[in-house]
Amino acid sequence: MTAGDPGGLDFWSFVELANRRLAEEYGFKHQLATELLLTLNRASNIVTYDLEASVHRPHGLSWSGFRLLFVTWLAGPLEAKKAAELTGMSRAAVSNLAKTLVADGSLNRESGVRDGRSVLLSLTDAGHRDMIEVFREHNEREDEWAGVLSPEEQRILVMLLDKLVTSRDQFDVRGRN
Amino acid sequence: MTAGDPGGLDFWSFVELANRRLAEEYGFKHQLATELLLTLNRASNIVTYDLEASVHRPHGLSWSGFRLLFVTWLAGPLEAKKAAELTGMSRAAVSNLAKTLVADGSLNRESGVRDGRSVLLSLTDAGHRDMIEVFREHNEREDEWAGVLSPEEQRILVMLLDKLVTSRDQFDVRGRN
DNA sequence: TGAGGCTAGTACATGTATTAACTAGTATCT
DNA sequence: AGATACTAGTTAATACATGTACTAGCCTCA
Repeated sequence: MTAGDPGGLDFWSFVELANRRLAEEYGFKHQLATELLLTLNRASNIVTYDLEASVHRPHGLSWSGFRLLFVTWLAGPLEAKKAAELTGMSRAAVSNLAKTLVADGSLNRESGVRDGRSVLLSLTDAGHRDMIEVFREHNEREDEWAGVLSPEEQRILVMLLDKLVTSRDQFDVRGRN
Repeated sequence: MTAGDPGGLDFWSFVELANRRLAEEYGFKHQLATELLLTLNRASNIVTYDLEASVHRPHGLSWSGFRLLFVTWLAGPLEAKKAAELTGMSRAAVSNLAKTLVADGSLNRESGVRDGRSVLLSLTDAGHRDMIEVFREHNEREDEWAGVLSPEEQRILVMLLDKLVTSRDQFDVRGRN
C-alpha cells in the first residue's frame, strides 16, 4: 500500500492525506480550493439526505418533488421554465416531475393564456394542505441543523456561499439547459 | 396570483418572497435556517454541475466516477466499503460504479486476503495517468471557483461547513446504508 | 465445533436525472 | 404576410443511485 493502512480513515483525515499527497507527490497547488469544494459538497449531501429521509420520503415525496412543490407554493402559479430556474432542475426534469405530481393530485397544470407554449403550475388544495404540514416538519428539522451555528455564523455562511456563486459571472460557468 | 407577477423572480428575490410569506402568512419561525439550507444546496449544485460539465464529462467520467477514482487514487488500495464512506455513496452505488470503471480499464478489483468478503479497489496504470490529467484540470477549475473568496474567507467557510456537519451527533441524523 | 448473528458485496426493481431530438407556438424582419 | 429563428415543453434513450433482498464469509460464545 502506498498510503499506509487506510482502514482508520475518516473524511477529515482523508482530506489531510489527499492534500499532502497532491502537494508533495504531484505538485498540485490549490489545496485550499480542493478542501473547500470537498467540504461544500459533503455538507450539502449530508444535510439533503437527512431531510429527504427523515421528512420527505415518509410523506411520499422525493427531494426534487418537495422542491418543485415548494417553489410552486410560494412563488404562486408559475411557468414550468421559471420553476426549473428556481429549483435548479432542467426543464425536462420539471416536466417529468410535474407529470407524477399531477397524477398524485398535488399539482395543477394548465396551459398559459398569454403564451400558448407555456404551462402554468399551481398547487391543488390537497397539495397546499400537504405542503403546510410537510414544511412544518421540514422547517423544524432545518432549525435543528442550523442551530448548531449561532445566528451570526449562519449569516456569515449564507453570505460566503452567496458570494461564491454570484461572483461566477467572472468566468464561464456551465449551467443546466 | 397570490404572489404578484413571478416572471422577474431570481433566486434571491424568491428566497426573500418565500421568507416573507412563510413568516407572515403561515407563521413559520426558522427563516434563517431555511435560507441557509437553500443557499447551501444551491451553491453545491451549481459548483458540482459546472465541474462535471466542464471537466469530467469531456473525459468520459461522471461526477461519481470521478469521486470514486479520486479517493481510490489518494487513499491507496481500499475496500469498497471504505470508498463508500469517503465518497458518501451507498455500498450498492460503489459496487455498480466499480463495475463500469473496471470495464473502462481504470479500476482494479481484487478480493481481499484478510477478509474473503471484501473487495480491494485500486487504480490501473491507465487510471492513474488519467487521474493526474483530469485532476489537473479539476484543480484549476476549483481554484477559479474558490478564488472569488479570499483565503481567509475560504478558511472560514470550510470551518463553518465543518461545524455544521460534525455537530450533527447532537441529534439523530439519517445517513446512507 | 457448530448455531446464530453480523458484515461486505452484489443483483434486481424502481425512481428519477440527464441530453438530444422533436413539436408547436412566438417573434422578428423584410 | 411569410420565411426564419427562437423558445417552452415533452418525449425517448440512457445513466446512475437508491432500497431490498440475497449470498457468502467472519465472529462469538456456549
